[in-house]
Amino acid sequence: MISERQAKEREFRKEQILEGALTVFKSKGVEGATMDEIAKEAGFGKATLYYYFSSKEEIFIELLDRGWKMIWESIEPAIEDHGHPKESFINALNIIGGLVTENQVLFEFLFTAPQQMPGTLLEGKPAWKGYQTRMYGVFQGLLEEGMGKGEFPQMQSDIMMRAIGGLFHGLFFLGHGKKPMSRETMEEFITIFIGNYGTS
Amino acid sequence: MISERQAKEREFRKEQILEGALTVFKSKGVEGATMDEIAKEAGFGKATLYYYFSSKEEIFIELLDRGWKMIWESIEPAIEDHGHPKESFINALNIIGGLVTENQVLFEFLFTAPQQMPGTLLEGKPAWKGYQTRMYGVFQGLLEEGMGKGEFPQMQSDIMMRAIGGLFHGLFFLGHGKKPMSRETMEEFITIFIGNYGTS
DNA sequence: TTAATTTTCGACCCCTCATTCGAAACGTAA
DNA sequence: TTACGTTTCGAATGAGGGGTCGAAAATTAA
Repeated sequence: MISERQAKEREFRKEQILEGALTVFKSKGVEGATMDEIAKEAGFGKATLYYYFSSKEEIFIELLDRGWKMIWESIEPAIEDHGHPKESFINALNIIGGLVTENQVLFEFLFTAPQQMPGTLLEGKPAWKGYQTRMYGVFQGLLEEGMGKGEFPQMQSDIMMRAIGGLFHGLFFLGHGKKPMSRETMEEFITIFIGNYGTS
Repeated sequence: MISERQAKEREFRKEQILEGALTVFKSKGVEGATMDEIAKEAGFGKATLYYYFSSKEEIFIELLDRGWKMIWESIEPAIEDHGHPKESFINALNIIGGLVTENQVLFEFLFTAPQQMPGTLLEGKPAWKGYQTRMYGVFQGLLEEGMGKGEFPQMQSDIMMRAIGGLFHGLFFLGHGKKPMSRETMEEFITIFIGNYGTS
């Protein structure tokens, strides 16, 4: 029988471990991170990690699952269709920008780790992939809808997506990230780039 | 004594190996790539790789060195100071875009592999790092010079660099890269983004 | 053809991990 | 205090993979 409190403590310890893993992943890379190091960083013995997670891979996956779920749940309310796709689009970007600013390390991990991982990890169509797909779908939808209304420049929406995705990534993650990107600055850039279609 | 022809064959074999390594790096990631697999891909026995390279790391480094050297030598002639920084800037980007289009896999490796690598590999200040630094320096210089002349929007040049770097990266490497980016399209994007300062 | 040089590679060494085991420590409820 | 579930971890296991060795195969030189 597991009491309410016990369950919470368990959850808390899992978070400790995930946090430690993130730290080590960042400094040593996902492959380079060892369970020993993650354990030390989290303040547990190595074997204990296996009491909470079944494998190193599961830790990795869970980090992504929780992160992408957070992203999705944060933007979902902002993308209700109220007929102003450009506004929704920028709102959503702002929300993500806010999250990123609050937790650079986690989000850099969320946005870049998937690439480096061998295809093996995509076997079971993990939950995070679903959120990611949904998110990109929404953005592309808003883009297309907005183009239809003349709120965005007319171009292939997928190319536009790549451009905006890259721009966003560049602003937040390139360079040494000394200066965190402010919401204002980001908005300025996106606006410059998207232009003032349908607004001015 | 090594004859001229022998030297060329040796060089050719080194290239075969580097090519194989690149292929495996792409599909399995740098850490995930095994020497056995690289050897098989290149058509040699594993031990033979060690006849041409002293370690897996050396293969990695040499791939970067050669690649960045190529990039640098390609853009160098285009950035002679002839007083039109914006033009030089776009020319250089176009040149790199051309290279990337011709060899997606190699350039994606050149632009992304360095991040994933543990800091250990940066010990001896490898040659490629020098080229990379020089390149970014030139771009930032052109940007600053161009801002001085009002050819670019006025902003902190390092942030602008991040934005343009990200944009470039997004256009060429994000998504499934089904459709290669045409020079025209890239130029269009950069122009949209940079605006028509000083040109119109 | 024979000797010297250059290439090639199978088999082996060895060390670094991920993962497992079994036993201890802790908590809790009676 | 005892019994039972939960949590912890040191030590052992085993596989994988980077790197080495020594001998054979090619190639070149004489």
